[in-house]
Amino acid sequence: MNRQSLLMNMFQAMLDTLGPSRWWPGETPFEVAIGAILTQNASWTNVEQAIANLKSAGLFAPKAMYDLPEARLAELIRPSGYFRLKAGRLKNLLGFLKAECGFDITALAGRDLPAMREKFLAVRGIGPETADSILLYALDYPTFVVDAYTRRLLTRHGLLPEEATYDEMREFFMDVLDPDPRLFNEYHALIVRTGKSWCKKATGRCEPCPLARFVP
DNA sequence: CTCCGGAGTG
DNA sequence: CACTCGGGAG
Repeated sequence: MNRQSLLMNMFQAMLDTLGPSRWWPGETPFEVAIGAILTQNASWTNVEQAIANLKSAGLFAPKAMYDLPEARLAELIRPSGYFRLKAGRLKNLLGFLKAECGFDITALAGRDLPAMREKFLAVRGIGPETADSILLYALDYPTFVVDAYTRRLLTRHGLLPEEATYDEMREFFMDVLDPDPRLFNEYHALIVRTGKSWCKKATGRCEPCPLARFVP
């Protein structure tokens, strides 16, 4: 079985078991981008609380957040963890948006993917996963998001070695899958949901896992 | 490899 | 109590 068939079969197996994910539904691209920073090594429930704080303070808007003192911003996003660090990273992202598109992130959609990816990666605090998350989930670019669960999936199934880099894992999918943002969106979401339920960090519960039959 | 950190889980 | 989370920088 070739790699494309294998990856599509795994996708279908997860979809059959879990159903569609509807990640980041009904949210604005701006909210997705902010969430992508806040969720770095943090659980999503904490991120929701941080965003709720910003909204209830009437400050959840690009310029308002950009003008906010960093210490005040940090207090509002405290529930997301690493709050001082992430306040600075949010400021970096907002400064980038101001310079690049006058705070209108939707203006960044539909451009050259590799060039736009490099621009986001040049922002301090935006690494490959955060960049790809914003490009895919906020701006609808066909880029594949690799995270800790994706790494576990690929290495535990013997598809790539432990030493594989982020970009190697990303290309493992992108080299053979249709560059469809809807597919990449759902695929990553399903990997995360499968990882949370079965592919735990210490030891996976492979028995009931929808991917159990895809053994090396 | 270490630091950054609150919140939920068991 | 220990462990983990929709990572990234120095």
